[in-house]
Amino acid sequence: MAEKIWHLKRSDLFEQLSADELAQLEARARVRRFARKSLIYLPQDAADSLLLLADGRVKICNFTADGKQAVFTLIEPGEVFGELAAVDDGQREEYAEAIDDSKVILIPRDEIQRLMQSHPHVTLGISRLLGLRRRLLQRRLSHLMFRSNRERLILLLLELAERYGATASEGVRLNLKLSHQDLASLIGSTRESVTVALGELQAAGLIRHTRRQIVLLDVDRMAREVQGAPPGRPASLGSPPLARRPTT
Amino acid sequence: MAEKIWHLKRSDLFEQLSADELAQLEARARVRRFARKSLIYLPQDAADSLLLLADGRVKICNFTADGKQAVFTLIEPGEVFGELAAVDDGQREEYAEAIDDSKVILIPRDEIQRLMQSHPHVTLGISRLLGLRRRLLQRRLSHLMFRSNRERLILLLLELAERYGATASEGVRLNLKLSHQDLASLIGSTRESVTVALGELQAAGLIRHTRRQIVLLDVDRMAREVQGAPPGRPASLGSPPLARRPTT
DNA sequence: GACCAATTGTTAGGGGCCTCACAGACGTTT
DNA sequence: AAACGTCTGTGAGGCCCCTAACAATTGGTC
Repeated sequence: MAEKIWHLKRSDLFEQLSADELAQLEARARVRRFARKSLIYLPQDAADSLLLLADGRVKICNFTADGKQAVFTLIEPGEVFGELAAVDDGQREEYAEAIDDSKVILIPRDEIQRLMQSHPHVTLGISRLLGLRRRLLQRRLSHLMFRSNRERLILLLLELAERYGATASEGVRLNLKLSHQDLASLIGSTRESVTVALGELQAAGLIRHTRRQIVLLDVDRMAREVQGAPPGRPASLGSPPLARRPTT
Repeated sequence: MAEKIWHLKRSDLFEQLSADELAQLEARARVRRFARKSLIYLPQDAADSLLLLADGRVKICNFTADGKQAVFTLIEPGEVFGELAAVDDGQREEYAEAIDDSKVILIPRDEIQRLMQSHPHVTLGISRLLGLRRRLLQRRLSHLMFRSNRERLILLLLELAERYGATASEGVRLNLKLSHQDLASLIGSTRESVTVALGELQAAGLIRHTRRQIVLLDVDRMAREVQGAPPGRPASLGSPPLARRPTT
C-alpha cells in the first residue's frame, strides 16, 4: 500500500533511499494497528524489529516490582522506536504501550541491517538517533537524582515544553494531555504528590493548570528555581583541575 | 609513538583498519595525561573529540545545583567515552573526571567522521557502543525510580558485580575500590545513608565489606529481594560487549 | 612512629513524601 | 438525564532518609 511508502519516505532515516530501495523496504515492512492501552512489545520479546510510529502516541516504560510504572519516554508520530534492534539482538528490556490508538510500521532487523550495509546514510541516521536518545536519557537521569519532588516536576514540565510547548499569549501551553498519574510515572513520584505540587506551582504563579491542560506562565523563573547556580565550573572538588586544555 | 598505535589497535572499534589507516589515525590522534581528580572535559566544552582511555580510570558525571555529584558511569581502560562527539556536534552535557592518574587518546571529530564514511565497520561499532550505553542508562534509570535507598544500593552492587565481579570462594568480590561517597553518587543518595545501608546488608549476611572492599555473599538473595515478583527473566544482565548468558 | 587527611561509623532531629482513605468534579455511556 | 468510571483534590499518619555534628579508624607521609 502506498500509505506505507509515504510514511517511510517521510522518515528522515529513509528519505534518501532510491525508489527501488524504498520498494523493497516497503515489501518487507509490515503495518500493525494497536488499540489504546494495548502493548506493542514486551520486555521478554525478541528485539527483532525497528518500529516507526505512523499515527497515535506510544510510551516506553518499565514496571517495578510493586506494580508502579516508570515511563522512560513518549513517542510521537514520525518517530522511530525500538531502535536497539538495529544494533543488538537479544531481548528488549522495556515495554511499549499505545497511549492512543496507534499505527506502527515494523521493519525486520535483517532488512535494517541490509540497508545499513549498503547505505551509510542509514547507519549514520541510526547512530544519531541512538545518540540523541542516549543524551535525553542521561538528562532525565540527572533531573531525577538528588532532586525534590517539586524540582523533578518543574524539570519535567520544562522538558515537555521543549517538545510540546506552543507559545501562547500568556505563556507556553503544553500540547498534550497527561493525567497526574502520567506525570508521576515520568518523575518517579506518586499521583497525589503531583497533584499537590501542581497546586503549589500554580499558587506560586508559575503555571496555570486546568484539567489535563498546563500552561507555563514563567519559564524563566521555573528554570531559575531549578538550577540555583549558573553552570560555571564545579566548585567543590578537593584539588583544582591541574590539566586544562592546552591543544587538541 | 608506537604506544598510541598499540592502544588504537587494541580497541575493537579500530582493530580492522589497515596499517595505512591506522597510521593516519595515529597521526591525528593525541595522547594526554590527566592527574587524579583533574577534569578531562567540562559541560561547556565543545564535543570535538572522541576519547579512548588507555590507562587509569574515569567517571562521567554531572553536578546538581547544590553541589552534589551524580555519577552516570565509570570508564575502564580500553573503553571509549565522549562518543557523542562522533554523531553530534554541540556541547557536552556532562563532565569527565579522572579517578586515578589516567592516559587518554583523543581522536578529533573530523577524523572519526572520515573513518565512518570510509569504514562501515567503524560506524557500526559506534552505533553498537551508543546502543549499549543507552541500554545501560535506561537500566540505571529504572533502578533508581521508585526504589528505596537500600534497593538502589543492592541494584548498584549487582550491576557492579557484572562488570567488576570476581568469583571467589566465599562469593563475588568487587574488584574496585569505591568510597561510600562514590557509591552514594552512583545511586543518588548520601554518604551516611550508604554507610548505614552497607552495615545493614552485612548484618543480613548479604555482603561482607571491609574498607573499600566489598564481597557479595549471596547474589541470588540480593536479586530476589530487589524484584519482589518472581516472573521469568528480569532484565538479563549483559556486561561488557554484548555477552548474553543462557537462561539460568 | 607520629602526624594529618581521608574515610568510615554513629546518632538525634526533622522534614519530605508515601500510604491510605475518602470526597468532589468531570467526561462518557446508555 | 442518569449512572458510572476516571481523574483530581485533600488530609492524617508515619516512615524513610537527609541534615548536622562528632568520634573512630585507616592510610599515607615525613
